[in-house]
Amino acid sequence: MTQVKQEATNFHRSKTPVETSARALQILAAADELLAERGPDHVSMRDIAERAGVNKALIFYYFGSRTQLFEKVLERYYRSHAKALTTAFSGGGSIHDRVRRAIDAYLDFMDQNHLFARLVMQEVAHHDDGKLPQIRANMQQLYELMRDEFTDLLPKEGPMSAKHFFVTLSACVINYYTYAKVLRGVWNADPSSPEMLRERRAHVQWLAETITTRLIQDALAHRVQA
Amino acid sequence: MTQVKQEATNFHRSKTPVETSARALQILAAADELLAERGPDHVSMRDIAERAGVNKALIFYYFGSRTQLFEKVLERYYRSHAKALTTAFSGGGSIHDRVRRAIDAYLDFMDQNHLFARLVMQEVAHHDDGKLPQIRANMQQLYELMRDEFTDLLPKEGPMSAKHFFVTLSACVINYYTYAKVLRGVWNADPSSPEMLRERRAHVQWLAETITTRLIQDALAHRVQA
DNA sequence: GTCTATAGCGAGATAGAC
DNA sequence: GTCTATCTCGCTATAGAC
Repeated sequence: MTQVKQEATNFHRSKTPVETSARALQILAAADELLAERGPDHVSMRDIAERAGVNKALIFYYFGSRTQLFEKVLERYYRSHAKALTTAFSGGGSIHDRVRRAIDAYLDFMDQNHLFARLVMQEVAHHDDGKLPQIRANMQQLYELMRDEFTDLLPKEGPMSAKHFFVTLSACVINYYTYAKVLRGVWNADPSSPEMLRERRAHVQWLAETITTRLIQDALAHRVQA
Repeated sequence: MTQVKQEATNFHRSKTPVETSARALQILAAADELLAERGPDHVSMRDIAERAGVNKALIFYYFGSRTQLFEKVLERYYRSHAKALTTAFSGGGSIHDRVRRAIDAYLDFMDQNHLFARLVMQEVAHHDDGKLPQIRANMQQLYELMRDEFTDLLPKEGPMSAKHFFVTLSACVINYYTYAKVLRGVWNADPSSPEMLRERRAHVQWLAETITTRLIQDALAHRVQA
């Protein structure tokens, strides 16, 4: 948005110490919390320093710049997100079982990382175009996992292709979390409460099962025709 | 059509002049474009002034502050959004017809207001808590429209309640547009192209029809049991 | 109504003592 | 490694000429 000074050379990278020092981790944790609470554009380095209980200058010492710090935070999330999902998608069983397991894992991850949904949404929503590759890589991986899961059930192109089911299902999962704060006032219930989270899970599972069933029916009907 | 409601009671001590001057409209248009392109936190008053071809100070003359200007822009969107949807939801026909019509209208609106999805997502994602009431009012209206549409088909509570279908369907519509820029690199197709937009529409309509059909089946089965 | 000029603040980032 | 002090910049907002 404003000053894009340094970073022309990777001069800083060599200077940056190991990111696993105690102080560096405090900073990361504070940045993590604040980013998720307020979004990248409403968090200053001063805020982070205060919450981490360290000096502002130390952030620059460890991470070089605001941008690089925020990238590190996202990176951590993306790594654990990817890990949670690859394990969920592995393993056999019927298509129903595999889908159910994958969705459970996706929802588990969201429940355990309440902040992730909003964080990613914010990134996607503004896409500085600088962060875009990182976001894209993460989404691509998830897309390919899902596509391969449904590979024998779906056409490669058209309205029934994996492309669309990917958007549809991920939207149903992620938007519940991003909308939560708004919905709290609209419904007469708290969307983040354990009961409502269970309810939402039941809904999404019902949806996935309904879709899968219908797809199987259609596939059979088509095979009979041919 | 765009008949402005008489601000009968100007008890708001707004020294702001009428917002319908030519210059004021130029400013609104520029703000609109830039907000959607970059998001509220990456747009300065200088940017807006330049694009509108007016002086920066004039913005403050007409709108008082940055915040108030941005509120005006959102307000316009919310009004036209609400209008588009209320007309779409009115009218009779079978449940299938009514749902199909509502979704078409929702997608039409998104196609004609490419920027809206990102704008709202950004607002939802950070929720300054100041803008929250405005966002909430808009969402509430849409929710109630959909709830009333399905009122005889859905239970009032639980995983099959209108609450969840509202999140599910609105997510499927809106997320396609918010994700578009990211997906452009993941797929081998442009999500914003007319062909892909048509494809997406077909997908969402298929989904809605599949859901509705299943709900009707379940309702019948339940009635038989009882 | 529309402009120029500028006040005043808070941000990211750096220098250098310890 | 960690701090204090400070520099520079862009931003919102206002004062005041025309």
